Amino acid sequence: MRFSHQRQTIRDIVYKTNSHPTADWVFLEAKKTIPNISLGTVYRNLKQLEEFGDIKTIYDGNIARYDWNTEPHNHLKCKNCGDLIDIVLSDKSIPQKIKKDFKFNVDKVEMFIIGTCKKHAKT
Amino acid sequence: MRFSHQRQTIRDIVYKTNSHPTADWVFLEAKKTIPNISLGTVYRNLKQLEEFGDIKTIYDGNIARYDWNTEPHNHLKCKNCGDLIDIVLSDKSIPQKIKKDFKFNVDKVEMFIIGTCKKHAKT
DNA sequence: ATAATAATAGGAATGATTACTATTTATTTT
DNA sequence: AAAATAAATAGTAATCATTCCTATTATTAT
Repeated sequence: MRFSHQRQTIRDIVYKTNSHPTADWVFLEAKKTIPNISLGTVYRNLKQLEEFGDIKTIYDGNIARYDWNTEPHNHLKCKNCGDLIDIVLSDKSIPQKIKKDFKFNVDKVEMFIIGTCKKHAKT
Repeated sequence: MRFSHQRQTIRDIVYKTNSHPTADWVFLEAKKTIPNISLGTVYRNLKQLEEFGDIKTIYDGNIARYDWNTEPHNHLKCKNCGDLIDIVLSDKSIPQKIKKDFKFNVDKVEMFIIGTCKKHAKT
């Protein structure tokens, strides 16, 4: 993996936000410093950064988002504002229970918790 | 919501499988009895059936799958065969903990557990 | 500095899904 | 039962996210 200005820029953009950006948002940001960067370059690099273990892909419904936080963690999604909030549940009992009950070896637990964040609670 | 042959057929197809089918698979199945059914009809009806509470949509990466089982449950996904296995974890402590720690009201917990099923375990 | 090759820009292609519209079909009214 | 109504359909075009292709450019090793 060579060092390219584009890749460095894309990596920096993902690392500077907590907003779990989409490829398109990263593309728009990258254009601010590299006006003629192409969307394909953004996708290619996001994929490569993920393969390299630098970032993580999360699926929000049917759209990919990218996260600099590669540590195991989960997300709360507010159905009103769409914001994703990082949380760490660190429940090691789930993999154990699943291995025991289903003879299924767990690599990772992807949890999306949908509800209403404190900014949008009715009561 | 009127009764249409197409909708009934689509609903029956989803209800007769445990394979968490995609819209395209439902379309191919539906064509066996309604050869000139259109893909748009399949999508429209799957969406309506979901709104009506008859079926549930689950997102597998960036593809939508449909499930007749509308009860709260989770899925194990084998990274080798891609099969989705239904499980019920029924952990009521997660919503409570999240409400307490983050003042976030939980509607549902969508869990995708990725790993290797017993058919594909190495050891 | 040159050669080798990884990475890029730009655009075409793909795959999933939604939107549009004239026509058909199921239900309601007469 | 026939006519009026409104929902649903088939077929197709359009959209959106993502990937693929290729000639050119940029990075790294010699």
